[in-house]
Amino acid sequence: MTITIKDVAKKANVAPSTVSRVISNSPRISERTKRKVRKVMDELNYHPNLNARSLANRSTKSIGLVLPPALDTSFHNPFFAEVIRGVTAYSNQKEYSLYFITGNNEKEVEQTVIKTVRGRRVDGIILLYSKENDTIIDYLNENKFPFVLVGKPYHSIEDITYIDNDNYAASREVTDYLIDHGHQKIAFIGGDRNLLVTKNRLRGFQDTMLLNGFTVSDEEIIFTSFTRDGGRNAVSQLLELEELPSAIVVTDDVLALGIISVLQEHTISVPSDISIVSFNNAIFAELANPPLTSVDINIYQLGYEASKNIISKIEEPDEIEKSIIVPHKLIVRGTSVKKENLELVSS
Amino acid sequence: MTITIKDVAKKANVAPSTVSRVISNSPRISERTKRKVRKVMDELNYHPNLNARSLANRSTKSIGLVLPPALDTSFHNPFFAEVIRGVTAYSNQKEYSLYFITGNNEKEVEQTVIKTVRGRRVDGIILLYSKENDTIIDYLNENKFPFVLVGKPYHSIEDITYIDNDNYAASREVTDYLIDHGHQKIAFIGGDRNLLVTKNRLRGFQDTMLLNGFTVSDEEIIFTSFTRDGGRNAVSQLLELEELPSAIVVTDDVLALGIISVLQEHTISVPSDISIVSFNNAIFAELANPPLTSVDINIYQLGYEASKNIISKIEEPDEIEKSIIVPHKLIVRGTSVKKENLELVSS
DNA sequence: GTGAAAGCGCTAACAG
DNA sequence: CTGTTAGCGCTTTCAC
Repeated sequence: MTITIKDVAKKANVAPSTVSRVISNSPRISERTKRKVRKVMDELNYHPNLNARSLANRSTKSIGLVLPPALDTSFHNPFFAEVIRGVTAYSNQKEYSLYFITGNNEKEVEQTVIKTVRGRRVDGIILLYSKENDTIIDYLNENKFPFVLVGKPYHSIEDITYIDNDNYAASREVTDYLIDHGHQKIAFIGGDRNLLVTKNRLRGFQDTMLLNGFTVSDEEIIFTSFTRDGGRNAVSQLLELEELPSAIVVTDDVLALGIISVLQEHTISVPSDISIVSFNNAIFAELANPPLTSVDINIYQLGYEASKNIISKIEEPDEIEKSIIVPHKLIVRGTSVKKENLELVSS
Repeated sequence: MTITIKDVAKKANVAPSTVSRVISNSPRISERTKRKVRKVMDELNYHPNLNARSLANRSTKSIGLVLPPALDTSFHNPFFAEVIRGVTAYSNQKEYSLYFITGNNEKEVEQTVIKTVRGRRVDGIILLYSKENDTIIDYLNENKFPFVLVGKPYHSIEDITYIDNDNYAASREVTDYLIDHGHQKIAFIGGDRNLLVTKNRLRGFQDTMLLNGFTVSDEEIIFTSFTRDGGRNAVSQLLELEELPSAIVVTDDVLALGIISVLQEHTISVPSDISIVSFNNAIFAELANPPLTSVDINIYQLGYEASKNIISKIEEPDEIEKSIIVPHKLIVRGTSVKKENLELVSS
């Protein structure tokens, strides 16, 4: 039923090995026989069995894409769709396939990674998330299995190839921007406090505030989840402050969406009462109401570079791979304005 | 270097075939030897080579997930993340892996599908989108390769297993809801007019309007893209009408987001000037500003059922598979209200 | 430039 | 219940 390399060989009057060489376009085969064999392959509508190939080959031409546990709220972040677009663009071009690795919880994800790696289903791995004490990273490192991380590692920074933005710098820029626009009392709302992104963006914010002589109290730093309830809690914590901030730095657009909506419920309007600047410039940022002022972190490129990196790591294992910092850019839209009643600042 | 089934066999003093049977947990092996072999597998940290397995087996325990071309704007629709969550939930439980199939354009997607199918990398396929004259569906059908479609097929409905909502009924409900709330002049804004979802939702809308004695002119039916410009065009077309509608049925939450935002720019406020009801109840629907009144189509379940269907199709090919209609539910939130100035209707 | 033959790591009759 | 043996479909030395 299934037509194999032998069928092609027979019909083309060559040996199976010759057909194999034609498939991999070996230079040791004459153009003439290549043409002949290819013609037969077409006639027979032959397609190589990739499992057999991988087995003989020890190469799968696929890479594993590790996503956060599907039950995590973060799974829905448009961030992932966009990284995947970037990854796909390059890997498709290089004819690599993508294996989708996730699970309902962290344990499951790890099990799947191990099964996939040891089962030789993939040649390399792209980690689309990392958290503190990530056993997956440890596993891959110990087994010297090729992988790259989108984001920044918590430890062994020197040993891990990662693709990331300079989140600290981006956050400094954002804060500077707000300060330049007359804001002095600024709050910070972040997602999961254990994520390095959150930490770095917070640090950039705090440092910049301090450098400009503004203080930030603990109550003005809030961590919350990506739900409406999360937004609600964050806002009510904000409302308890004796003086409302005139601006908020929010670490993610989805978060910002929730915050804005809840603020509006309290008839606090954005940006006239409070300015908001968020991060990621998600696809809906410009569709939001008002459109979000957000830091474009080039998610697509993050994915593209990750793909490029892992593939070159697979194909040239000896080359030393450098981690990559992808540039960012603040996109000013409708959620941020100058604070007019502070003329002294514009001096 | 790599440790194989033979190593395990030798160390456990059994034949390789016995080890193989232990791996697949064959009932023909005694508990005692199973324990013995498993112990050795642990000691040696053995993991089966899945390619070898698939080759000998003619089964991969993986299924291919076909996404729309990555360059399509629809790729970003949160819809996909949520279906995938549903698919993952079931397939993980059944220990199936997911192969990610997409490309930069339709041609590429099709090529990848063929390569993956003929390369025997997957046992079945879940199509996450379909369009008119879809050659992928034809290919799979002709080759009798197991697949299910999330959505509704354009032709050969009888021959294709699909998982879908009753979009026509849902749309009728939505329109009825608006009419019940006093709206008489209602517009319709849809995404890609070639998609069957769009068509069915439009049909439900039109039929309901007609049945209630309201007319819908062509200018009140608009098709647009998922971008801010799309929203802008749609709104400006709306503004050209001599009389503004008091409500709009929008086929997708993302679209609704854009429309609302552009309306606001024109100081037309939602819902006080115009009510909006959209579809899908995307994850951000409740985070939006105002929160979206939207039809919950149970995206997660759509994915879950698709996964269940394809896996049972793979494992019991003779069973006849029935297509599944997943129920929907209108979730009323902040974008829709009663039109007060029409007392006559409430009689 | 091409062929013959061994083998990748596993499973599946068939025997016993 | 377990072992022997012959592949699964491809690649890769090693010859010639």
